[in-house]
Amino acid sequence: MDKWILIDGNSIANRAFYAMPPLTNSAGLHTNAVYGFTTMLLKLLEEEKPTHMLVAFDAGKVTFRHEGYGDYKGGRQKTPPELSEQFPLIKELLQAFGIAQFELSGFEADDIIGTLTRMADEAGVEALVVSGDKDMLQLASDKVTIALTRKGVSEVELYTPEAIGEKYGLSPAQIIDLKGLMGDSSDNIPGIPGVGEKTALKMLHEFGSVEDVLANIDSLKGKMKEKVEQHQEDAIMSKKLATIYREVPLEQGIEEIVYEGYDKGQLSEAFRKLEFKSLMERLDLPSGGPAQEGASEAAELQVVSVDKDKLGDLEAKLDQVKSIYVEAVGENPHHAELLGIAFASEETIYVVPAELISSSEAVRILEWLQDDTKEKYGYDMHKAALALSWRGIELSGTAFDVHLAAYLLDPTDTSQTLSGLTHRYGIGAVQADEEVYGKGAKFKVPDSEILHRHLARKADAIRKLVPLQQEELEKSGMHKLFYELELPLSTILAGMEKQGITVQSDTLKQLGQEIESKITASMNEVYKHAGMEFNISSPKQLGEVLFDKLGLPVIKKTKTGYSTDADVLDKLEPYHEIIPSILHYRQLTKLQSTYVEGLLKEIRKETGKVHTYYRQTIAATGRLSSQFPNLQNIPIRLEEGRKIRKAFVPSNEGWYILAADYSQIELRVLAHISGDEGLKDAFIHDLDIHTKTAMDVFGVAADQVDSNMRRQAKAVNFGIVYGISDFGLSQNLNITRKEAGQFIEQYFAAFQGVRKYMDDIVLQAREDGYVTTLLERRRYLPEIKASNFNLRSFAERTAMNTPIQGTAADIIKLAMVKMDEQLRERGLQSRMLLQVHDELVFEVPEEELETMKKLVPDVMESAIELDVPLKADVNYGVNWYETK
DNA sequence: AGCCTCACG
DNA sequence: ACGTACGTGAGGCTT
Repeated sequence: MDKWILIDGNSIANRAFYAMPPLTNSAGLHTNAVYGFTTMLLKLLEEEKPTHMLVAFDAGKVTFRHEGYGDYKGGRQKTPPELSEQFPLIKELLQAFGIAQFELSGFEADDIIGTLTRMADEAGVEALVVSGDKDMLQLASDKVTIALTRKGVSEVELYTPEAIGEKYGLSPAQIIDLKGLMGDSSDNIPGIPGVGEKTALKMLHEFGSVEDVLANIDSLKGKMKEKVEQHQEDAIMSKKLATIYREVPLEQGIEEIVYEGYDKGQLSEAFRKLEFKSLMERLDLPSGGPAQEGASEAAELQVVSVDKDKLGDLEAKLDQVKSIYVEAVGENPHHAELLGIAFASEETIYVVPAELISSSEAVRILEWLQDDTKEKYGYDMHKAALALSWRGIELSGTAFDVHLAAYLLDPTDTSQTLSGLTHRYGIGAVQADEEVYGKGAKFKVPDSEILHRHLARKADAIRKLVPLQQEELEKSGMHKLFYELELPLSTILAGMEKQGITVQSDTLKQLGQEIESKITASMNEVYKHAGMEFNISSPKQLGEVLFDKLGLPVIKKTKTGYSTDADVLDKLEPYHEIIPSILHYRQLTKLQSTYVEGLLKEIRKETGKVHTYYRQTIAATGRLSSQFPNLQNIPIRLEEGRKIRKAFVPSNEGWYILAADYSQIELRVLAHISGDEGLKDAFIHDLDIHTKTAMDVFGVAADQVDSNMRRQAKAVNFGIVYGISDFGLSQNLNITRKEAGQFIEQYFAAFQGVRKYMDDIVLQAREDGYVTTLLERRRYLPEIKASNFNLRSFAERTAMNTPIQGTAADIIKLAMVKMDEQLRERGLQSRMLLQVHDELVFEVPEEELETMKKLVPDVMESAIELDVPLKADVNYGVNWYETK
């Protein structure tokens, strides 16, 4: 059975280029698109096993489409040189794969593919078209399936005619009509102005084709009728432009695209030139020819597996050890399994297996690890320190952390693995952990030889990465942020986590029983109103009951069906008395499963404590995140949930929980960075900021601000911090967009400095490609230049929000470092336990209460000096609940 | 594994 | 016309 694969080369190269992180070989040539292209090819070959394969490319600048419409593809951004330089490499690569490539002057890749799919249809052969371009959907048929790249390149979505029908309600041929009506800005196809996908689909569902729509203009109404009437010709021409030409005079025959598999030697040579080491390993290719620098270095890596006899060798070399790598596997460092530690000097890497580390023989090594005068570089030393501390080893002297540095250099990069970093910096091969250990249920620790080599490569990679990252940190002004804030903080966090916080299981269990009976009651209420029993927790079943059975109006839909979120339920409240019971049921089951049962599972039996894990390298704004359990989202807003906090108590008899939180830190930060006089003034006089905002927005005096005005003003302030949009505010306040727009206009008229800040920060982001916080923390916003409205708007709001949220994060982190210092210097027994974004929680012995009540807010308020005062409120009690 | 919902700042 | 508030993590359900 023949199977053809037809690839749109230009489209896939483009996708690969934008989807992959920048990657260059040692000569400085960009290779990320080639890499992405290659992984996609390998996947296709493996999964589809094609008999024929072809990659089609666009040829030349002018195609037959320009003859009819000179502006075709006008306004399109020029291909960046980083991508164009990769096309020759892709073509070479295809040759090495033995895959045919066609291009024909005057035609685009889709025309070539269109012609071949016509041939496939005629011959009754199965074909798969791979592209990133929706236009291709017009080629789908019984025989021809279209694979569109989803995110990245290796993930595709398959479109058969049925799938297209389901998604758009159109036949493949009607895709052309869709484009004819709505146009395509990326190809500069005009379509009919004012007609987007929604309107276009509606018209096609009603009439069928562009021609049919034009024939029925009279049945259209108002503005739409006018538009269509005025742009009839545009629609016809757009349809023509979007039509793939399927009669390209190909010189080659089908026999030329037969695929017979690749020649290992040729492919190996191509990969070697491109320096795709991981791919060579993956394919088990011979590394023929003279290996280049990186590979040979990796091959020559001197790895010593340390046993009892060799401990002396390592001890003698400790002074030359630059970097260490502690392998603790498992997501939760409090429960991680220690596999071993690699110690890298310039020429030799010693790997000490876990058993030996915990034995008494390794005492000199342990002393070295715990000696803060012995500086060491590492990767994720926070996790390492935590894993080791559970084994009685207090890791000390961390002078650099490659993981933390990678986060600061690009906090949105999700793959800050050592493997990813070494590839990005082109310094040789660390395999992905998944490759070495497998994933999920298949996880398995390999033989010690393989394991030790893996750890050794990591330690070696750290050693090489440090100077590169140091330079980058310096260059981007984050040197101080790294050494004086984030690095010290990582140690402090590990200490807080190891310390843990006591949670009384009795209190939780009793609360759980009360909640349980309330759940039963509200469940029965729901059943009674529904007239049937069903799973209220299933959005699907709940949707059927509410909208099909009870016939309530559908407010909002999700991808998979009816939306039943709290927002929707609130709006349904007037229609049926079942709604409050559902909301209550939801609230109670959330409490029960997440906060009673979930928290109980995390309590350590021996100590009665929970130990969260703060992640310092996740949030794009610089905030911390908390896991296993998340202690940053313990209920507080509703009284029923707030009671959970009663279970959080001090770990010593007679001690107290003390909590201090910043008052309006984000708006104070905004006042500082925007320099808005009115806002600054409000904080200097310590006014109630939401009341002040209400006065300005509604133009009334203080005594005329009622609670509703204050509530609305509060929402406006939130909106400002989030990067305001009239839509978002209207959603939040349940008002019209127009009203929301007026609020915003009023706000900006009153706070002109804030308006200027918002405008300027977006311009600055566009100029620099990134925004920064007060301490120079950086976040890149590549999508600020996107032509897609959504992506661009999102980036703009992020540009407004990140400096605010990020600076607030900087400030509380500073306070934590200073607080830790103070506790030490003053020899206090009090311990810092938790951070909740704008709040710090301590446990405090009675005799230190007075000191701490003053010290904590003092330190928080003086963490940094702004143009407005910082304010922190402090409270204490016998548990967390009482600190209000 | 992905989606929905909801807890927090 | 587009379709959104910013930043997270966890649990239950469905595929």
